[in-house]
Amino acid sequence: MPYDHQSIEKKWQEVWEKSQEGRVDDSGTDALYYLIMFPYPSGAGLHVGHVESYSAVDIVSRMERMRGKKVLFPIGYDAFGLPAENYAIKTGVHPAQTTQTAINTFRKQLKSIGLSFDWDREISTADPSYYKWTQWLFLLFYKNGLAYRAKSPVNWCTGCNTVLANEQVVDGVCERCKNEVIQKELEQWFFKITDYAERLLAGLDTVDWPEKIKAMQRNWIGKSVGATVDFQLDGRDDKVTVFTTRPDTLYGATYMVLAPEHALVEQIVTDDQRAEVEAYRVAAGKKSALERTELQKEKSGVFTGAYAINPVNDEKIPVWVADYVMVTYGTGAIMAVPAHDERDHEFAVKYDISIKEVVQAPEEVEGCFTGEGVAINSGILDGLSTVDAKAKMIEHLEQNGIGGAKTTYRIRDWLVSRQRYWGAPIPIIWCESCGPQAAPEEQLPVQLPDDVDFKPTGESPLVGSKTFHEVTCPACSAPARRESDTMDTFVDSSWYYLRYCDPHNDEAFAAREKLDHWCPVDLYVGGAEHAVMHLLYARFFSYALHDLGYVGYEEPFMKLRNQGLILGPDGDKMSKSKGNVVNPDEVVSQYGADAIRLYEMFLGPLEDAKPWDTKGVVGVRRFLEKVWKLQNKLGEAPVEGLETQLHKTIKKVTSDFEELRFNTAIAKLMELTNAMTATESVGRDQYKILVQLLAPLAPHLGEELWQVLGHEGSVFASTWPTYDESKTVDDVIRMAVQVNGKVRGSLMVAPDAAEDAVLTAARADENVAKHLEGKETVKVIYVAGRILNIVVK
RNA sequence: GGGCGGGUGGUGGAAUUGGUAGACACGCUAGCCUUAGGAGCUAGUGCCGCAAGGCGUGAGGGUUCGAGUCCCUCCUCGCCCACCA
Repeated sequence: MPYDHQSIEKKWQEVWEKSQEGRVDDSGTDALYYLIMFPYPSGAGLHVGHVESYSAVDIVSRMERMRGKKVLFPIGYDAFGLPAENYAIKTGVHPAQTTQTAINTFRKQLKSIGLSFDWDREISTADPSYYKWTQWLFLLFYKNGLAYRAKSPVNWCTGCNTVLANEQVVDGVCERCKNEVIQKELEQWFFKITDYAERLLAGLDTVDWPEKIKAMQRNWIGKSVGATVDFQLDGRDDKVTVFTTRPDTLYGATYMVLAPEHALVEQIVTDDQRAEVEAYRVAAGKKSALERTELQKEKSGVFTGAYAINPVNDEKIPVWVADYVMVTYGTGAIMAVPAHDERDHEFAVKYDISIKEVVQAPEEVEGCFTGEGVAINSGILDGLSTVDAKAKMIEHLEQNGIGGAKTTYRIRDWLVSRQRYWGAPIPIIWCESCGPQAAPEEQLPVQLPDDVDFKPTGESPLVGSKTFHEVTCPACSAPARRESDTMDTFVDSSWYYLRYCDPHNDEAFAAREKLDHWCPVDLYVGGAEHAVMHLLYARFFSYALHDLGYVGYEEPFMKLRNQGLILGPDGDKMSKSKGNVVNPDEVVSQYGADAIRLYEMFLGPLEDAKPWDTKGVVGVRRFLEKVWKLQNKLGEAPVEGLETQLHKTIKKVTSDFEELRFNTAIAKLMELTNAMTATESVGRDQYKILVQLLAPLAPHLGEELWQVLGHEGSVFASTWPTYDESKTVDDVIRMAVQVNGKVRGSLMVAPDAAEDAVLTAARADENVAKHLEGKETVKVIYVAGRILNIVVK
């Protein structure tokens, strides 16, 4: 009988559908929570990248179930978002409809590759029964001071016509549509993620995540330890406060810089400098974030005409305006120490400002010295090391009431409101007399209305709905209006893994037990592109929910792994425009679901980027056929010659699966299969073990062969094979014999053979003897089971 | 400029963590079988060489009986962040 993947795969998918194979209940103590980053249900359908990460987690889920664990492995859809809304603007098709169609396609495709999700827990963030809880969480944060409204300069995407979070602006353009992002002063909703900066930083040390992702988060949080210093303005009452990480260099501050947007600029600028400063500010304001970073090579600035007093030496120093100082970081003003800061140095040289050395470098250095040394020309600090000088200066600042220790973070509060339609409405009611009011809980979910015009105007499409705003103020009962903005879709995805724990419960956060039963997530697999958005936001949610008593842990994802990109056959990133996108459906129908799973796992390490090669699919397909054919030569007795290899394979496959090293596990299974193909017959029980080891990788074939072997029920209900350590050791091994480190022969010996015996045998080897002839043996290195090296001269 | 990760056959990649480099697979070559569809089987396949042998993990040094693996110096590629005071 030939290996007919189409009928086999169809057959078992129907069986699994009926048996609800991935379904798991909330009882027991052996709970594992394995999670993949849920997909955005794009109209393009499933991508080979999805297949990669989902297969990986499916494999370990299946193995752990066979090892007796209850594994929660759920699936859902990150269904709100701009693509569906943009499509609606173009075609008039409602986003709900587009999204539903896409979800249906996804579901069908996911089922076609044999993923053992718990379909009973399937969720969609665009479903009112889901976003009801997104809104409930917003209100929870609002009532606890973690959600607030504030006017501030915000990022406005000129393409999407909405504000964006800092995390969604990349190089001055929108992360999604690549259009220019400009600054606008607007009142918006924020989440107070900055309250958690320190804990989000410290928590990274407690999780098993790729170092790269941790580094990106640390960098994004951007902790700087230093001090603030107040500079009195010369001849005025006000002062300028600066932040510095080098308070030890205060004696070397020879000028100050304010960001162009700094509020004090207008007040301190002198009349004869006013025109020039104004022109500079206007020019700076026109620059997009992109231009400002592009122009970083050449610094520019304008003198304000004002002077400040250096508080430690009473020197009068000029105050400048320059756009190399950011209004959003620190205090928006700096003290410039050109001798010990490269940017200040460049600026001072260009504008001929004095440079005063205050740190003695430990050794001769070229250019400007920014390292640590000994304080000089620094009054009370002279002779102190940089570390001691910092401490002493902070003490001095505090004693004199002109500053003190200060830690700043680069991370900003998370701007969560969006002027778009296809998202969860923010459950706030605006009353003319009472201001913003939390929508009463019984009104949740605040449903998205259908009577809207999707066309973006800069205002939320919800503004124009007639039905949506028919509400009264919860406080005074006067007619009121609903908030028209919706939430950033990253709010939806910040808590979805909690919803899986209890998807049918309408009291989702009432009982903590179910959440704590499964959470935190034991293994989370997804793309690295979420390093500073989803993964940071979700951690913030988890910490906040912990503090509010809703969950019993802080970190939500204990172990994280990023799958590498699958590149096109040309080695480039797959993209529609390049025409190098591989459609998994075609591979599934031609070679089978088991083949595509196995192929993607065999390509290389999960975390590496790997080019797709359709020819390679043929290779794994041949392997599956070989396994299939073995059923024709089963014998009852185990074949002695296969036993050691069998136990070695169990050991290797088990540990490789645990470490997500599927490529080498598959190679081992191929070796075993090749060995079985070469023997006269294969023991039935030996074949059974091969089938069990292969089953998580190729579940359809696994089930089919399990049935062929005469077993009732699913192979995944069977017990994962165990190995006998003593049987993983070969009786004899081929040991290399070296003379002066070069291999000159090899011997078949027992792994624990005595040195004398091996040495004697080695000397008897013709080629070895040839290289020993006439030489004096200086030393013999013998490592049992490894190597014999005879050193001669 | 900073951070992280790489550089091994024609290709994707292995290497018991200091012990025979190239497992497994693709591709390729020859033959067989069928007879032309990217099917199957057997053998071969790191490089140079008829061979003996020599050379080989980005380059160069070092440690060691022994280095892809450890230590210096350098080259190079990828990703992320970047005027962050």
